[in-house]
Amino acid sequence: MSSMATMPDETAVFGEPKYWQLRTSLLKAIDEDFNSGDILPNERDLAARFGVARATLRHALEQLELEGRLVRKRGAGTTVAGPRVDVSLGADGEGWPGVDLRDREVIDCATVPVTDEFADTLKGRPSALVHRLRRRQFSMRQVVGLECLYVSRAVVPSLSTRVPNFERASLMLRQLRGHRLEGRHRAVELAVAEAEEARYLERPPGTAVLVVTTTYTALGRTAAVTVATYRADTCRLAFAEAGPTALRPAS
Amino acid sequence: MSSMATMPDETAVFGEPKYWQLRTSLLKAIDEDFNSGDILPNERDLAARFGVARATLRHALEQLELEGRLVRKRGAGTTVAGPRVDVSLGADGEGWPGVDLRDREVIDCATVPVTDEFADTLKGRPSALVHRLRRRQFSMRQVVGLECLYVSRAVVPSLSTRVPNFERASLMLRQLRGHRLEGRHRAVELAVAEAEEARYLERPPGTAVLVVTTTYTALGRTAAVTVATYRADTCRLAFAEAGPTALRPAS
DNA sequence: GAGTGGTCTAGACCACGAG
DNA sequence: TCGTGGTCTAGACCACTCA
Repeated sequence: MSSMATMPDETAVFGEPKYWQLRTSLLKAIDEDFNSGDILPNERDLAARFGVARATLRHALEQLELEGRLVRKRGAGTTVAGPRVDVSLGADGEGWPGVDLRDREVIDCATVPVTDEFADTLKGRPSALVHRLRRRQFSMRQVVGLECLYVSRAVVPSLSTRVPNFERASLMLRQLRGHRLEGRHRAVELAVAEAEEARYLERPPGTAVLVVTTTYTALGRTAAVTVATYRADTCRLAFAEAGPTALRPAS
Repeated sequence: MSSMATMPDETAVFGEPKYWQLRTSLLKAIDEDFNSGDILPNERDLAARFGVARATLRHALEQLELEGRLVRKRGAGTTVAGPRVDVSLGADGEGWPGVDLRDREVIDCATVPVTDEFADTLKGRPSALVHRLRRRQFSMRQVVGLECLYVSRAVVPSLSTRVPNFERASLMLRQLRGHRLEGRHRAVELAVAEAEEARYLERPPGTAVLVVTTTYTALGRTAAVTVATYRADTCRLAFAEAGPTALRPAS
């Protein structure tokens, strides 16, 4: 738990930057001498031990944090991260979203003006209204993602008001499921969390996140869009695919 | 193209770090005053213009590069990135990989010892052999990803030798397609490119990449695994899903 | 060779968490 | 209150690209 080599690693490649060699050394140490949850020595000590400036050591730590191997907390310390959490996508009824309410916490559910980015896909004019349901997603009692579902008023005309958020959300989802789903499209890309998003994910702004954008087609139009944001350092997105019958046999 | 605000942004939130406010200012400038391919002023000028140390400015630029909004090249300069490239996954025959040979360049195809990470999934003992096909993937004449396909010898006993790489690969894929595909599983996660990987992607080590791991089941066992690595800054992974008939209608 | 981004240093101060 | 990681500075030198 505490050895942590200090001498220049024999695997060190000259010509590679110091912070990268350092990352390699640390990675090896993490794998061999540490377990999930173990606390690393503080940055000043580590830097001294490796004979580099603190900034250089930090550069190495930043890489390892991006890779999800370390968790750093201001005021607390740096710990070794556990294995990635599998987040299952596509298993929720193989269709409309939100059928599975386990591990999901409703943040709010309201009718709001469309944001520019969805004005086109939801075929709404700017200033048009859509329903928005925001939920936080958990896995193993840990926050892993933030899910934002936009629903066109063409498929769900109005929301019941005067009821709690959770109930309003349930009613909306029920109406959604009443329609026949005609198509679905998914895209995954990397982004960074802005301030508000970051707060919900309990991370600082600028944290790398995986954004899954799903568009749902019904009644011959784009009926709904969900934008789900997952912590890139702790999550693996698992796409449970259809069984054998849905797969085309060898042609 | 050249105005680029210098005064403290009125949207600046005190309490937010300088580099983050800077990122916001730069992002606004990129969106409003620049086009794809435009060259930004150099780092020293920019830092002076905003009245911050170069390191602080660089911190902001690093964020924007991670987001895929900027492209920085040593010795050359910093340019505004174009829109993300859509990489289509799941459209290749809805089954076995590599049916679509467009925009793919064979790097090599050989029988090699299994690496530890796949010894278990491919059910091979350490020191067992598997076939490995490595290909580079292009889109719009740009390198977007590196694809590594491992095939168990249980489904493809042996590779024809004494033929060029490309032909050997074709023959292997043909044999693969001869089997009935019984299942497929996909996972997406964030990683960073190591040295060799980075070279293939024409990026420096430490670059953020999206890794798509797909396992194929045939003959009641894991028959093949592909590990595809895509540049996280320039790619959006698009999952073309099955048409209406495969989607379960409203329950 | 001039100019660019990349690396590294040695310091300082700040914001937060835990005891 | 003290120790942690987070931010910021002002310099230096290096590696690369391009004219």
